[in-house]
Amino acid sequence: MPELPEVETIARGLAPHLVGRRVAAVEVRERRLRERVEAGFAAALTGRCITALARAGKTLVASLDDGRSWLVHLGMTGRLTLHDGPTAPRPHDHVQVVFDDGRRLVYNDVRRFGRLLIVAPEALAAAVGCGLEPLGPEARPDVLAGRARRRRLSIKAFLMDQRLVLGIGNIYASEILFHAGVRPRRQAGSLTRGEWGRIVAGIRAVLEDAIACGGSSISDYRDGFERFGSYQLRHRVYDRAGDPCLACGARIRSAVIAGRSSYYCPACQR
DNA sequence: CGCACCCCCTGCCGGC
DNA sequence: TGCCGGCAGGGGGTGC
Repeated sequence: MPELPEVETIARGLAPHLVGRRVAAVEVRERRLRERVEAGFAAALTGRCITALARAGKTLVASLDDGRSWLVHLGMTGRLTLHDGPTAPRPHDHVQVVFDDGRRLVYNDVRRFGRLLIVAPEALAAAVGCGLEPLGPEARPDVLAGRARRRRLSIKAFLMDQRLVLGIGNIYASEILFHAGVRPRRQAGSLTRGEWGRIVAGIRAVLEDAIACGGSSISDYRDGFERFGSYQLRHRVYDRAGDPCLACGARIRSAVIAGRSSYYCPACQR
């Protein structure tokens, strides 16, 4: 579910409410997430003050006043919701963090593919991943082309590989490649300078537009206050197989690439 | 090296 | 109406 725009939306929305708050209590109702929530998780978080809340790739990073970080990866169906006061537990509410102002942050995850962990400063980079931030200053055509040199993997798999680029998942990879006019199956190492320029422009345009829309709410995604995003209304190709291309009218095609459903316009993308 | 295929887990949707 | 297979935004492992 949540790719960079969704996680960014959650971080921006929750930060003003959580930064400066101290954790009064932590309740773990279900430890069996993608990895087991560690026995020391609640103790490590309890009593800590949150000094910053940001996004790194698809991971939410809450900085703590002891120098460590609380990481939340939402997997496919994870949700973080801030409630003003006590609430009756809902199905799949796995962890609840109570703050000193009485508000509660609830982690809900139907499929339990998410992760919650506390990491020391030296372990933060490895936990988040070594790909480059697609909206950061290092996301330039020459840098991406360098990482793709002599690589034969598809450009779509390249964009989605978190060791290469952070934050881009299955929805935005298709949308970015449509914006760039590049077919998803093209080998990453074969792209021209001009194509890399269009891909970098597509990354910025699509991700920034999606952030401005509060992300894409396909089925599960909501922000930290259970609000819907609206970028799903602006998808040009994702989940539109058989529908007319909004630019040229050709029928959008779907194909499985590196195991994931992919969507593209056979006329606009080459 | 790249990818097909398996797993993790639950829910929903379409076809029969 | 009900059951069943397929598929879903994530990632990780194996083996060809």
